[in-house]
Amino acid sequence: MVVDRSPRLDRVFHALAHPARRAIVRQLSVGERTLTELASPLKMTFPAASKHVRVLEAAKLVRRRIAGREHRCSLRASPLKDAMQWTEQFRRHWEASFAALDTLLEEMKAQEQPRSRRD
Amino acid sequence: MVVDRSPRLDRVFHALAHPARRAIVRQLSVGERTLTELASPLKMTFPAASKHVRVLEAAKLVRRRIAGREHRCSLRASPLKDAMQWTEQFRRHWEASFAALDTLLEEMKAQEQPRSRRD
DNA sequence: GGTATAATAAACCAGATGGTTGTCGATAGA
DNA sequence: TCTATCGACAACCATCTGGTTTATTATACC
Repeated sequence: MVVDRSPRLDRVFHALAHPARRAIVRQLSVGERTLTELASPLKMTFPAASKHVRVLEAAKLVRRRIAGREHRCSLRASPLKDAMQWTEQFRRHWEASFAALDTLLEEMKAQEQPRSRRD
Repeated sequence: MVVDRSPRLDRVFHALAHPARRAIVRQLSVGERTLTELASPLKMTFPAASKHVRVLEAAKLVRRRIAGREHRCSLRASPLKDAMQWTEQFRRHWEASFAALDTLLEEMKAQEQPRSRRD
């Protein structure tokens, strides 16, 4: 169990590793969007944006519903939950480091008082 | 502000998108490790593992302290916090979908009762 | 000094990624 | 029906990724 063989997480983290794809996710968090709507704010051609949506689909972050000639996309957030749960298992680490920083700041504060009297 | 220009998040999510690198993070969550210790459980050559550690360093997820001939690596969790906070902004979406599933299950349950009497 | 060990560096490779342009099919609307 | 629009698809390209092998540097130990 040393290595984390989890292609689901691979795909989700990879999907989130590109600013355009994160932008798409945020757009979809507001509500359903067609491909052209998703593509228009991105500084790239339509086919490029379309590829990004496919990457998000592969990560199961986006569902596509074809309605006539337009493809309506919506967010599927559960893979985000998986990603968050993975990172959350290290919560105590960043909390610990902030606690350490707090302690340091406390100590600096405590030393500042006597030093200002000494000086 | 349409596109998410955040190279920090790019690097963090990209760093987490590979099973070997997630395995390294988990190893470091237990405590400090040298490069050879990090590489040994991975099914790849040492230089390959070393490259993965560099990717993690670029994402500021790993700090390296050189001690004689060995490089001691430790976890810097704060970028994980950033990644988690980004995903967390969509929490209500997956909670909503689970709420919807709950509702669905409730409805199915409610319909099951009369149907089992009908059958 | 001589040898084993920790790690880097460089060269190389196959395949993935991220983008483009151009062509095509299907649907909506005049 | 004709035209505009939404989108897929394919080809192409440069660059990045993830891995290898080989050689090299620097430290530790006998």
